Amino acid sequence: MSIRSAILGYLEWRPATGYELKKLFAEAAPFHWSGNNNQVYGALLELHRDGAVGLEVVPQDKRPARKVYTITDPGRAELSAWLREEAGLPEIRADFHARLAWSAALPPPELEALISAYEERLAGAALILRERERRGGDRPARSSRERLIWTALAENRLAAMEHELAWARRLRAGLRGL
Amino acid sequence: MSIRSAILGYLEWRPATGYELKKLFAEAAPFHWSGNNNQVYGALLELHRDGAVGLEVVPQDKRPARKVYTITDPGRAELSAWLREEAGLPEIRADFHARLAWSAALPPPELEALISAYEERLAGAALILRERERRGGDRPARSSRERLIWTALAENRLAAMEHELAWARRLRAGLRGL
DNA sequence: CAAAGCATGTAAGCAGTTACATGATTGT
DNA sequence: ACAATCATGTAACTGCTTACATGCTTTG
Repeated sequence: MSIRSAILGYLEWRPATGYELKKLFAEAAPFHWSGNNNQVYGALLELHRDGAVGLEVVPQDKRPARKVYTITDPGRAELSAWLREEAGLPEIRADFHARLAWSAALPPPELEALISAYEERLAGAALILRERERRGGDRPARSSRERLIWTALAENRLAAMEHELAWARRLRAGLRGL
Repeated sequence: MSIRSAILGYLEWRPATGYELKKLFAEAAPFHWSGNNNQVYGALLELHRDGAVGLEVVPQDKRPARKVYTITDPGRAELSAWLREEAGLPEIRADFHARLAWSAALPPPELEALISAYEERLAGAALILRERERRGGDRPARSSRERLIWTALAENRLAAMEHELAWARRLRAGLRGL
């Protein structure tokens, strides 16, 4: 579970509950995880069992108690080791590409419509990202380096989408030109 | 199993054995699957059970018999439905980004070294892709449309890598400039 | 003589997803 | 009145991965 390490990173920034973590993973630029409950709550249990995080239970009335997790020294050591791991190449899973590969036999107008629809979804997603970025959001900024990194990560994601969009448009134009 | 549909796409191009399919998935641009045995052979069994592919066993001496799979009409129908499915957005899983997000506290030279190493791996992978593309390889080209699509897909993958590389370089320069 | 390629398959497991389950509070 | 937010968790499942198992042939 590699979300495990990312959780440690967050907790090194500040203590948090499972709920907060899952929002981070679902929303923040650099994380590809959906932030589903099973993974986050499961990983926290495991981290706690392993002594990588501490736990304070804060009772609330009319709501489940908040379980606030904090990183421990062993947790920091694990995080530090993870940060230095060799980086793998980015993996891009674009279902649409797999489909395109076998789509040449579709009627031309239909293929064009499929690509157009893809462009629209990309444009929509880019808009949402840009808006989210504009509003800033709650992200770590403990130093100018950290600010720079998070800004770069957000830009990266947006640029990737825009490149994909431009590519799809060129492809559609190219197909029409045949 | 969505590799299932991609297999149908290949078989609609030409009959093939599991071994050939697994090579395609491991090597060809538009497919993100590793082409591991379990998935390919498993999917073929399933497709055969479902009547989406036919099977001809060609005995060989001194080697296991080749099991040559062919697409059937129900298989073609399934493929056609898949091609028209709504395209999801590309998912990018870049472990390195997740690590970067929490790396601001690393000693600057170490962070720089990590980014450099990432750049080198990207450059290496791009070189391999470019070389593979130059040599052409065995890909479908039943029409100018199909040729165009496969070329575009290969370009897309290469461009994505080069954008990532350029981004990493800019980031490293930016960090140094602080 | 070793490595890569051809050719099939199985076993075990990890990571991640959606959906289920509960229930009060706040905002539209 | 309905949806979203806060807050915990569980169940069932899919997709994908590495490693194991076998064994001959071709290439370097």
